[in-house]
Amino acid sequence: MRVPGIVYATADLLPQASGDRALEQVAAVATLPGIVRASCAMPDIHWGYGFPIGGVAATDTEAGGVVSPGGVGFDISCGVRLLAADTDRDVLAPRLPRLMDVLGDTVPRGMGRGGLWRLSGRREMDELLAGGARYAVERGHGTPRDLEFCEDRGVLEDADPSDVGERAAERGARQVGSLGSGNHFLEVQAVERVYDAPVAEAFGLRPGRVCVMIHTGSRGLGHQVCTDHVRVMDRVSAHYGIDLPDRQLACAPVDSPEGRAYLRAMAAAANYGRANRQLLTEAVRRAFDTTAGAEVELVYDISHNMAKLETHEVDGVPRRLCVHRKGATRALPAGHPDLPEEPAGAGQPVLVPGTMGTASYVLVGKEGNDAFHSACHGAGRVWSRHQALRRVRGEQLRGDLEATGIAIRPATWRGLAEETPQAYKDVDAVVDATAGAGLARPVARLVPLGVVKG
DNA sequence: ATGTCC
Repeated sequence: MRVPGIVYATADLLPQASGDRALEQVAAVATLPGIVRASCAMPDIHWGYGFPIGGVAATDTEAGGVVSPGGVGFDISCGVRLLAADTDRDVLAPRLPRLMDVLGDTVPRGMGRGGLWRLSGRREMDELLAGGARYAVERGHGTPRDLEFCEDRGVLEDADPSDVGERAAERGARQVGSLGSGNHFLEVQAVERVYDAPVAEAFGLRPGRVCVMIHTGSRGLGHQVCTDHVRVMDRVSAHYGIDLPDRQLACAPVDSPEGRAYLRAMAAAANYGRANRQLLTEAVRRAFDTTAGAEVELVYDISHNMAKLETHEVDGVPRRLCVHRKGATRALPAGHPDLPEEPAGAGQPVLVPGTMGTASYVLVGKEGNDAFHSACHGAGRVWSRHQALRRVRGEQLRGDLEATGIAIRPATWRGLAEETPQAYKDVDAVVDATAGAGLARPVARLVPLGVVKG
């Protein structure tokens, strides 16, 4: 190990399940060339491909530091968008079943299944990969205001579609505006509790307000980009003298042709992810308009699977770093220069989705975060999908959740069972640990009213 | 996460 490993967690939140090798992964990441300060992990840490999910690793780009696709994850720019409707839960209540039916009928989800926007060909795909959510808005899918509250204002300018392979583009062509499967969802929620009134007000969150949380990423396109670039890096890393304890950490120097190509393709996939969430926003608007006569505005959109070139002080000296966040959310404090989309000068919103039937949180970035301005991204799995399927039946789970007043519109019974809340850590404990470690400050707690499940 | 193996 070149640096220590730091896991921000209580004992209860540490990986304990047999077969969860996430802590070994924290140690393996600490061997990467150019890594600085520490190999970090958030309280929702669990086992992932190469890097742990919940992992944060920063490498010094001017000291041979590497970039690794495994440090971003297969679902590039997987993230969360929070919307707020101009209605309260008590007002919406009589119309909620119909709203859920319309959302269930119009939100594409599950494996394959198509998307809301069928692109005309590679030329239009390249426009979308270069323009992200901004391109979607230019084509009429949303309003310019949406972009003001989207991380990077909806587009990473250093994306290059020519680094995205043909197969990735083909897989993505029919999936713009779709949820996917696994832990992805679209949830109607209500603000249940506010912890920080001034910041909550700046974010537009008042008790009782109806919100919609969208959790999805870059679908088959991001998956194929990751696959393609892992293969390249697996081939070349030895040529750069890089010795790895695990092939899944395949990487190349940030300042190498392969490293730069990955970052350009990753940015293009990230733009696809933001456009995807933008299209789903429009479906939500149509559903709220027709069933409740309510309007919907964007609170914030942020990804938790990304690598970013950022400046941080290391041993008192500002360094240009490649910060990998995999299942970890950037959490910048108020007034940070990398935050052009900051709502009302309050700091970066950190959107933390829980699981079906449990709460979700909005936190905010703060000063004094020594994990490269990062926070948790969700609850974190404790049961494998296989374990969940052995113990839970989807039909039973839906009945249980509906009995507690939460409407469920599943894609498949199997997918629902895999996502049982019991398969996850307690999101309230994860957020407590995140706040206790000084990584972010709680702003509001949201509770589910209805779930459209991927 | 993922046309759950080209």
